[in-house]
Amino acid sequence: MGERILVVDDEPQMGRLLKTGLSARGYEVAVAVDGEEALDQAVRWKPDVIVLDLGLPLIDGLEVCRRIRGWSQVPIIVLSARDGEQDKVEALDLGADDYLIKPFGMDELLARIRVALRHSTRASVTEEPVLTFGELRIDRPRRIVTLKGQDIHLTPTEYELLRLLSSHAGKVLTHRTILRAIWGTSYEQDLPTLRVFITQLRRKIEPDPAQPTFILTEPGIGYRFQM
Amino acid sequence: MGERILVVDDEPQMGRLLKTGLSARGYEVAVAVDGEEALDQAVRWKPDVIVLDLGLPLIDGLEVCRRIRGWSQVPIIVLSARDGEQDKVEALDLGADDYLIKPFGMDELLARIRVALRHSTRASVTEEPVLTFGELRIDRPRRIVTLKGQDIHLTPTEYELLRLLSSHAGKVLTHRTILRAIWGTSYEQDLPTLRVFITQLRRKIEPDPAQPTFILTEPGIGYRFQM
DNA sequence: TGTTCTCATGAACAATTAATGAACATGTGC
DNA sequence: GCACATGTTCATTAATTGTTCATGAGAACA
Repeated sequence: MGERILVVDDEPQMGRLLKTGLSARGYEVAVAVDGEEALDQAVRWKPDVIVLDLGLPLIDGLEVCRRIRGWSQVPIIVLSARDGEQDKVEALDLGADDYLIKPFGMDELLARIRVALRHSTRASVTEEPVLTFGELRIDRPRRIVTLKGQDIHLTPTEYELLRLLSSHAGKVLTHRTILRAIWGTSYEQDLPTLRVFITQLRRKIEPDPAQPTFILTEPGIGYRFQM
Repeated sequence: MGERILVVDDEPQMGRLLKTGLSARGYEVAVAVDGEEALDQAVRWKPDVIVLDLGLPLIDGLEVCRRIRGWSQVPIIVLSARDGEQDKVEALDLGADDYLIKPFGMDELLARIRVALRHSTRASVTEEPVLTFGELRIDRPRRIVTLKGQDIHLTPTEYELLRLLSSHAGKVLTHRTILRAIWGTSYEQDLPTLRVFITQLRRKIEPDPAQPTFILTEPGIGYRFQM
């Protein structure tokens, strides 16, 4: 089935022209003639691309762009008669993905629509690097650690320490390496501090802190995170 | 620190110009003068965006574009002196993400680079237009917030802040991320301002602002909207 | 042009949270 | 049992965060 394209233009002639041209290429096309209708259609019809003329009555085209960006990442291709550099910069920074100056060629618009569609299919494949060790989950993009599904609150230092150890799971990290990585070179002798934080971390993430299963001690050397 | 931009241009003058302009904005810039070098740098240096001039010796610019697309999705912005529609269509269909005609304005190029970077860092956002969290309702297309059915008046900044946090519900957003998203890069150090707005928002949407249930503090990191 | 209003900003201070360092406890190998 | 390394607890200090309020910029209005 063809992808959905919402055309927003107040001039009926232009709307018809675009609708015809795009439909002929197999896209499903809807036309909105003002900002209110555009927002409404964007919510209800969920287009895959929006082609937005800036010269709108009622709500300004840029405002439409900003509002849609408040809740949706749908690609927006702006059409405008104004070719000033600042106009382009403003629209692009407000969330538009592309800016075409009228008059434009239909083939170019079609090519730019293909680029936009290519982007959205790509984005949906995004995966997140979440580390899982049994019941322990370290969601680095969200900076959230859970144990058995329960959120665990870690202080910044505790989190950094866990992140360092878990991202080198299986390897022994020496005291010195850890101290330098987290507190900097000037602290690299401060073993007592490291011990305090290891204790606190274990208390928070180990089922039985006295019998650690995640953070293992390598006597005389450092610590190792169990894979 | 700054994102990496690979500039591919055989004219030394143009290369220098771009390097200067982009470096001034805080980007890390490398320049390649032919196709071979461009491919090499793309593999080894892993740039975040490639700015590619089409008029290259040895390997044609379009060929560089095609080859990079064989293994990478890095955004490619093409620069060209040719403004024929078919030239644009060809480049865009070969994998280019944007096409600028020389001469172009530096501000426009910078804006289009920001668009490209936005695409690659695009975080997953709830695409549900209206968000509901218990008694709290956030109608993003209409920009209306209600608590227990009652309209809540939010200033523009307060609304943007609430929208940003709630659109990433469950995820921790760092102070820096929030400040950049709402006030722009130049404010990214201005924590006091952010605190004031967090306080005001809590006063308006939290049943008990001293015991927040929606906007949670992640000390040392940022804030998180409770899912 | 002045008046009123809203909102953003920055300073001052209070409240909260985290880091630090010392003291003491535990365990392990000899 | 004796060193030595490691673990734990806790009070103190430092840093971060929350709150209030005065100021001033800018918009809306007559």
